[in-house]
Amino acid sequence: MLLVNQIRENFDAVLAGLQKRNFPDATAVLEQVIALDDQRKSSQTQRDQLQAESNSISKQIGVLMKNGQREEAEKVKSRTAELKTEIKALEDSTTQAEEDLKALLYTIPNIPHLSVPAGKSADDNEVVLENGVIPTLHEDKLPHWELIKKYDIIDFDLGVKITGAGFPVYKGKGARLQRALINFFLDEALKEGFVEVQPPILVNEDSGYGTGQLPDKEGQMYHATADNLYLIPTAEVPITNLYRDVILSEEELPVKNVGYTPCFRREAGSWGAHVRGLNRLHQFDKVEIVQITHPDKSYEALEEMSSYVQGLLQKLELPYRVLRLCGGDMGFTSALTYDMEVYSAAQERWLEVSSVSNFETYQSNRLKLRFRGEDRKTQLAHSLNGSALALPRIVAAILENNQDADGIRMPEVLHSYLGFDRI
RNA sequence: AGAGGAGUGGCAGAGUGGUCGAUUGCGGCGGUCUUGAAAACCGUUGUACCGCGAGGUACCGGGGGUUCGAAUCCCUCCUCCUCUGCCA
Repeated sequence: MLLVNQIRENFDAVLAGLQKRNFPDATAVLEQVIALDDQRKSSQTQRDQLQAESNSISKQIGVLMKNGQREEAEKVKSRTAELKTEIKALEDSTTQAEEDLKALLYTIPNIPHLSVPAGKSADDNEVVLENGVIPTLHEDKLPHWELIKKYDIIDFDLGVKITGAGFPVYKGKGARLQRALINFFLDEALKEGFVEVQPPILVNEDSGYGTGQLPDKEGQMYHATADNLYLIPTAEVPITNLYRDVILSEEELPVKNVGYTPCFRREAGSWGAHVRGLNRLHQFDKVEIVQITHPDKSYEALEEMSSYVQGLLQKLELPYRVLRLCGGDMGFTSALTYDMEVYSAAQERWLEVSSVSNFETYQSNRLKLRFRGEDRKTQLAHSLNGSALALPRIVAAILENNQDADGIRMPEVLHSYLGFDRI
């Protein structure tokens, strides 16, 4: 969430940022934040004063009791009753103001970076670059949902039987392709200096709030109600939360982690014509990279992560483009997001396979993720993450783009991981 | 899952109702000494909120309660350890 001081000190800039996101009633909301914060401060200050008085009376009583002056002590005591009720009332209003403030801040998205283009929807995203050659396929080209049947490598009907729609079963070379991609992605990240972690894939409520999935995206996560745990929609949640309530030393920055996890998304209401096959699933595999950096270095890190992901796509020989998301299409918690899309040559459309974002202090403020600077003072770190990469659409593009009359060619880099070179 | 025990500052470990944000040791930082280092000695060393500042307030696993006053007593939840049971 945003910092109140950030809003106070840069009111106009924050306002402009929210407007770029088409955030409604921005002025009124920001003014209310300040009003609630003022309210919080004033009732807390009053409370603290009364508490100080009460504390000093208690000390007096302590001294009197020690000296055996019981009657004196009783006299002093009589003053405390009203203090007590006043303190309680002020405490309640402080808590109330705090909660209201927090609830309101949770509804305010991050402020976009200056380079983020204005815009309302995906149509307004800026294409930063395109790379690679879009293959020309033969007449009988098939979309991946046909190819997987033809070669019997992914079975949606079996998934329906044992779980439901959107939970495919990978079989034979299909399963091995999954495993190869995961290993390839992890190994590449290790070479890049990322430290591998294997986090839990169920997380508690605090973690959900920490990275911003809660409260605004509650419906997107599967919820194990008996234990009040959530199935992760992305490894970002457990990995970034590793650093919740942590004060790092400046030398530890940047923190670079990579993790493979399955991801679970309910995707309620989003099924339609464009989501056939592997395009959108309830369960999928993803390798995620996370960085925690010094505030001065986060945009450098973002560019580095963007080129790293592009490198993966180049190695997989996939044509791709990079988009700078516009204010209207960017995720709630992000300040700047690059989306990487690969071209799926049978569907003849671009598929998003990675999203690389800088959250600046938006997450670290919720997470209380700080570092100690040279002046020994703590300050919020910046957090970033990106998919490197999400598997299903990569698989879809590999299958479609490399098909020929006799089968499907596998990208060179995967051969040693796969143990075969064609499907 | 059942029985018992325990959760205190970076770590170790005191403190069982009163001036305790908390003895002490280790570690960290600064200094004296030294050609340099070690040792020794001296000092310093949590986080957050409010305040220009002086200073005030909160925090001893989380939450609630008793009391003028809680690290200390009570309730509850969580976590860890030991024993028993079950199990990949």
